[in-house]
Amino acid sequence: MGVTIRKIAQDLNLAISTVSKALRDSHEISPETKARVFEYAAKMNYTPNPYASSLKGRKSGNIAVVVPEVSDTFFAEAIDGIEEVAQLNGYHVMIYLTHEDVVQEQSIIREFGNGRVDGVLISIAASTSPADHLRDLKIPMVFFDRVCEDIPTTRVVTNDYESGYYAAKHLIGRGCKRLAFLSAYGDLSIIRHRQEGYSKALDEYGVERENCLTVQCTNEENENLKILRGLLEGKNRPDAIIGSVEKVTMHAYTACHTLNLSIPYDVKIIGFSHLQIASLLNPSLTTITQPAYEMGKAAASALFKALAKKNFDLKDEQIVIPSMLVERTSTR
Amino acid sequence: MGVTIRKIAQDLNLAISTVSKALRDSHEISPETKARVFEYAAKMNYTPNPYASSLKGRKSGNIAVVVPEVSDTFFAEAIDGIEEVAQLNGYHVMIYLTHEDVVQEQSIIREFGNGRVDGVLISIAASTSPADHLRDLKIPMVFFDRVCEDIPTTRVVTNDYESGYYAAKHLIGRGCKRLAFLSAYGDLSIIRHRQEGYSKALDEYGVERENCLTVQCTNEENENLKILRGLLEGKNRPDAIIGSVEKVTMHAYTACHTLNLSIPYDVKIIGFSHLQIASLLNPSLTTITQPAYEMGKAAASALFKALAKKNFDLKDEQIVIPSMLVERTSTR
DNA sequence: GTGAAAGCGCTAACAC
DNA sequence: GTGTTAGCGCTTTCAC
Repeated sequence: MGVTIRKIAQDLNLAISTVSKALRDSHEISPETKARVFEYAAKMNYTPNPYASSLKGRKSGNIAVVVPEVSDTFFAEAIDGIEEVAQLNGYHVMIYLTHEDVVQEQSIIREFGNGRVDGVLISIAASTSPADHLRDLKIPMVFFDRVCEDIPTTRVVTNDYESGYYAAKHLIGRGCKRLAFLSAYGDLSIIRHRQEGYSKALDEYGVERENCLTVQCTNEENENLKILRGLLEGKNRPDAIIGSVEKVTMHAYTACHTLNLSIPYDVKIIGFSHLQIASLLNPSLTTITQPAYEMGKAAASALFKALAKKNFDLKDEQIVIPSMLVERTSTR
Repeated sequence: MGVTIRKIAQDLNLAISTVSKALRDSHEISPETKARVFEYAAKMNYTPNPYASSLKGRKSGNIAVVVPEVSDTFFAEAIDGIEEVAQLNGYHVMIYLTHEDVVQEQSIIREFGNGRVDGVLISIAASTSPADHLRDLKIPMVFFDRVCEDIPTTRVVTNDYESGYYAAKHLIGRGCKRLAFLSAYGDLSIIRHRQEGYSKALDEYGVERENCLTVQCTNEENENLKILRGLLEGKNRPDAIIGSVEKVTMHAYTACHTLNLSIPYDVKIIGFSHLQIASLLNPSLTTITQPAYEMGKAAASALFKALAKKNFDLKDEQIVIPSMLVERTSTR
């Protein structure tokens, strides 16, 4: 094993407790002793075993980040933000991937009562099942992006309703009359909000509702391509598509390419997406860009603030960080 | 705190050790007692505190993954593979980002002697400094992709030399005569190998060396765009570019777009990249695609195999998983 | 100002 | 088959 406090004590001819106190800069230890201990500890490259301390009621110094996947630019950027704040606060980050599977999410969460982590940041799996496994978690938890609205804790989100509204408004302003909203796999509140905003815009601008539709997509690329080809090959093909998540937006691109449909002439496309390279796509994609990095930072900050308090209290509040509509060629 | 083994013992009127043994399915415990314990533990949603066990010389069950960044499709996919293998082996994954900063990498690694993690998977930061901080690590470590060749441990890589060779060969076969190899920030062995392969192809196919060049890029987008504009605006502009990493390849795209240079007519581009959406770029990008997911899995598997042994021995070997050249429009 | 000792949750000898 | 005990590395009373 590594070098322990006991070894330092022996080598320096001190009591274990003296060394412990010296290292924590206790006022009851003489400056000389402290200096001796610090110096020797540094020389031996000593770092305390975090888990030994964690046993004495103190914390493990680890937090868990639970996300559907990491190969998604949104989550990757969010993790970036989380990691940065964590390092600043001396915390370590554990990653858990659910792959959109609630069963896996449950079994991951269920383990969080045992002290491995002090707190949880989570973006839930898309699914219709109840969230009981989240409700009786014994450690502080902060939601980001994909939240559970009926659990009283801090939730960091973006302005999904407004974003859906602006996306539709943008397309309507471009002359589109037959809009299609591509919903995502599962039943996420954020997707619902985006869709509600979209509906609101349709009504407000008097777009014929029977010419517009909502398409329920899946988590499977081939499945989605089939659905989209059906949508785009039929007559009354939509003249605009709103992709509610990055993945289905990319599928819409692929489908258009396959069918030789021109974006934006045949179909205009706007996507909720965090793609850095949206501007390099063919054609460049108009996006609703979520502040992934900032959301990650905000969520982590809220969690660490709670962990710093003795009661771990987390306000039941929603922190909203707005998205940005970035206009590019796909809706020109 | 959560429910402990002691509470179960009290409630069931058993000794702590009896409960402990029962939970580990020891043969010295009667079936009835085991059943009672299992049932009650399940009912109480008991999971053992991993760190209490870790103190008894056993392991924390955590591994560290140290990468430059997570917002890079290669690393994201690799993490995906790592996480999958980790879950199968009952291990938990901690993420550390170095942001290409060796100093940060050092301070991260230095902490790994204290028992927080049992092993390390690392893809090193691009940098010219020595790797002493990696050499005296006390726990098993496996390199993947960006390896340190002079440290005797398992290294999972792709066939960089051959890939560089094939990339150049592909461009030469397309009639290119003035090739530019965009090197990446720092001094990584994998980039050197790619470049050596590229040079080999130039020689083998008798391409005029004075018409070809290697451009040292940075980690800064604006810096790179300046460099690339210089390269592309001069006379004797290259007719082909090899991007040695995803980032600089994207910068080359941006530079060409800015200068209104047509890809592939004015310049053909091939990139080492793991972009899922390479086919949706403008134009679709010919890539050397690294098996990120498989490399992550292989690295994790090697580590867990070592952790399963009592001596943690890791063979000093190189595991090579080949890349694939996927031809698309950018080199047509 | 320093040290001895108890205890965090758990495992593993070693009794009985 | 079950219980007692010591101890992992550390913090924290409480003595001296």
